[in-house]
Amino acid sequence: MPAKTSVTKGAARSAIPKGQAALNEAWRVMHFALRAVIAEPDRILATRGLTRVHHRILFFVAHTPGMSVGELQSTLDVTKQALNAPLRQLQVQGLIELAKADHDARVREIRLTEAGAELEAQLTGEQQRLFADAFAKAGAQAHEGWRAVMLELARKAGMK
Amino acid sequence: MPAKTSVTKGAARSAIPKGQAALNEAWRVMHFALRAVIAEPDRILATRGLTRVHHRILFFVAHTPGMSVGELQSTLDVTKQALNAPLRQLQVQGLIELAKADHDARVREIRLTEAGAELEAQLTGEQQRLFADAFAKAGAQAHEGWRAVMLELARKAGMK
DNA sequence: GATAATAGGTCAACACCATTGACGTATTCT
DNA sequence: AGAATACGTCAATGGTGTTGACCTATTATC
Repeated sequence: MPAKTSVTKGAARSAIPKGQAALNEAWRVMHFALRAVIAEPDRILATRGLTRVHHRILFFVAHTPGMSVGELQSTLDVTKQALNAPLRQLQVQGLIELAKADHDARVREIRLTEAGAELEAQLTGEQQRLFADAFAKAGAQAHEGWRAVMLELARKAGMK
Repeated sequence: MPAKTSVTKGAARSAIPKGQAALNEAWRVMHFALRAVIAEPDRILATRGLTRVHHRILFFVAHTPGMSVGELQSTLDVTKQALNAPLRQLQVQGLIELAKADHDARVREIRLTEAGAELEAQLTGEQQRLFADAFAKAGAQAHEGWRAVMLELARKAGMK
């Protein structure tokens, strides 16, 4: 780690080594990029009184229809109490439905209704549009590079 | 009571168009990448009883020494009440210091102490190491591509 | 068939953190 | 002198998460 020496008036100055400027920018840019991708979906969700939790539920259920409540719970890593409220809200709004599983009547399988699938597609679509746009403007080669870097990072978080 | 007619297998299935697989992956990967970058700093912070808010404060103050409380407040987009507690905690721990500005005694300029600068460097350093590593493994060209895509996305969030 | 285990729902208490609103103080501007 | 500014602080509130306990169905086990 670089020396942090230059200190004026007993306090630190912005002594960011020059070679690391790019690395610094990386973090900054990633923040803004994330915000860009999240902004629209959040806005749409808000108009229905929903939040990011609901989005996560819709997202996972969309990709794994018939998921049980317990599976969803461990996937999202929250308690069943925390899951209960948003789950019911989604149900009331007719976006998901819970049905007893054939193999085990204790288990309740979650599925998106058509309205739910539609909303999920809208949310996901917004994000995809942003990505597609960015990829298109940056070029295929940049897309490849982006992917390579991201996969490197993601691997460290134990991406499955 | 879940009385809705169960959706036939056609209604809500994981019917993600194939061409959009890459776009779907993009979002997933970005999540994991973010988690990877945040994990270590969070761990370090936690050992001192600090959270992400404190990190954000340290980060911005490190890059803009002498920042006023008001500036920091609008930068982080939180209320002064929300800022007050973490700010004082950092001060008590000797990581930042507040001093009256020369030009205006009402304003309190925030600066990192050496200990604060050290911690900030440690946190930032962890992240930079991850980025540097990912960039190195993916190659310079990939780095360029990554940057191009991210800037495209970030621009939409109104990055300065 | 009695009993234990499992999937899920719900109530209650609590904690964290951010928000709004109101008020107080020092300082600067007019 | 009076208004505006920068900041601090108390109080009430809301959202959202947690743990813990208890309850119902349903399945598995002996």
